[in-house]
Amino acid sequence: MVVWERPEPPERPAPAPLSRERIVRAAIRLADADGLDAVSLRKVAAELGVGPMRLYGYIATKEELLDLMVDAVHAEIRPTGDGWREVLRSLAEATRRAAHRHEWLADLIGGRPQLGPDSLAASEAVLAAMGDIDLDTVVPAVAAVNAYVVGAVRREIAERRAERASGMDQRQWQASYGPYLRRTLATGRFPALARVVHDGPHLDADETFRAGLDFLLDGIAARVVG
Amino acid sequence: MVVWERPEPPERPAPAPLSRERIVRAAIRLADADGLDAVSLRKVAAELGVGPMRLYGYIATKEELLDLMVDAVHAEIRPTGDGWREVLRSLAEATRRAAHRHEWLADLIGGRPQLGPDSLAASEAVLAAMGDIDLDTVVPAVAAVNAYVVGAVRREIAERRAERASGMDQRQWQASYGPYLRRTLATGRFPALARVVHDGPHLDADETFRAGLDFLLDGIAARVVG
DNA sequence: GTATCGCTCGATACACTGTATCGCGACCGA
DNA sequence: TCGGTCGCGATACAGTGTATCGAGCGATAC
Repeated sequence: MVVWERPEPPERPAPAPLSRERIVRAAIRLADADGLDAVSLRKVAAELGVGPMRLYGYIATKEELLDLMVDAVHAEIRPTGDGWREVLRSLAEATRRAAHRHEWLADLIGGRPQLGPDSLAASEAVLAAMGDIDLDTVVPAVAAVNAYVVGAVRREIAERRAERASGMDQRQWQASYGPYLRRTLATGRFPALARVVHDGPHLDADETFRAGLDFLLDGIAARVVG
Repeated sequence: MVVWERPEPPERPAPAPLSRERIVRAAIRLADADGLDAVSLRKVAAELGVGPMRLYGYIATKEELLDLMVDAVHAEIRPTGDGWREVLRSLAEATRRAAHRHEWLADLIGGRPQLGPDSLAASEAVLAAMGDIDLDTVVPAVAAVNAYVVGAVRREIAERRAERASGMDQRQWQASYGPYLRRTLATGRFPALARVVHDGPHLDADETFRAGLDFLLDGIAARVVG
């Protein structure tokens, strides 16, 4: 069969240039838009105009992709300010803001050791800015702030999602914790809880976060003095 | 065809009696043994000698099953002791112990609002034991302790898993993370971090948890007094 | 005593997941 | 120009959550 009647080989699209960075950015785009469940290797690959198996040249496992995503977000987290207290506070708030930009971060953060370069760089920046406080205080202080932030952010995002799902605005949600909770509290089985919901303070997310953070920083301050 | 040569109807096993509690216990058994990934509706159903779709009479969604699992564990979490400080400390440590018994809890805790009866009962017990401190302090204090515990427990379990992976498969650990960290710190790009790793305190998990918790409780104490 | 209704259960099906395998085509060194 | 190597992606597989639906039972109505 001569060339002219032989079909051309199937149009082979120039292989899209790929890199871990490109892959991670695509994954983050998907997660930002539709949540972590929307991140599948097939969808990430499709986003890049590429077959799914192609990704395995850059990552060994989907878990590794998630690690890379978390590390990439840590590039956005840098402490600012002078003095250990401002440094720790800015660390906490930068992390929280990152979780607001990338809600899926709440699902992953704290869930595995963070040893990527951007995470290490964030830790480095914090430690370097902590001044001359002795390490015996610095290490547990930074660890405690990080732990607090992880838990606070997870709860905040979880509540935000629940609110969004229920279609209630924040005040309704906080006032009643939903009709279910109202009915449950009305049973009288949880009197102390009912009193808190009824008479307690109605803090918004910012206030709650800062109140807890201030407790922690105050407690650290008591050890730092010297 | 007469009776004797007509086959009996197929042996129909008596349907296993089911309940949410039984389902949740089976799921927890699986998760305790093999981690959260081992909890699939098919496996839970098999554990109970039942078809997978049977479970949908008791739960609407797998997420609901996970919610039930978390709530069930909260039945093990009750504060003890006298005075707000002991109450909060025992709450934190009871939660941590629960996560030690059920490592998968670290994957779920804080990830969604906990409004089940056992979770509410735990909150009720805490609030009821907090004494006469004004609600403006109690509410953020309890919230802060819970946030800290969530983050601290997640990190601790994450580290424990990494350690165990290194213990069970030492070659893999030696081939990857250990030397990776050493090499990375040796680059000199993270001097403050390297100094901490080299000269810093080496706290074990108990000490780290308690150090952070003490910071937080100290900070709360400052507001409680006045 | 018999016909019928409704409901419960599980088999089947579907779309989708992460990943192993493998053959084809393109490039590179000789 | 050939042969080997290698990277790519099509295909495959086991497993997932869940929708659908038919069969069989028990209870109900005559």
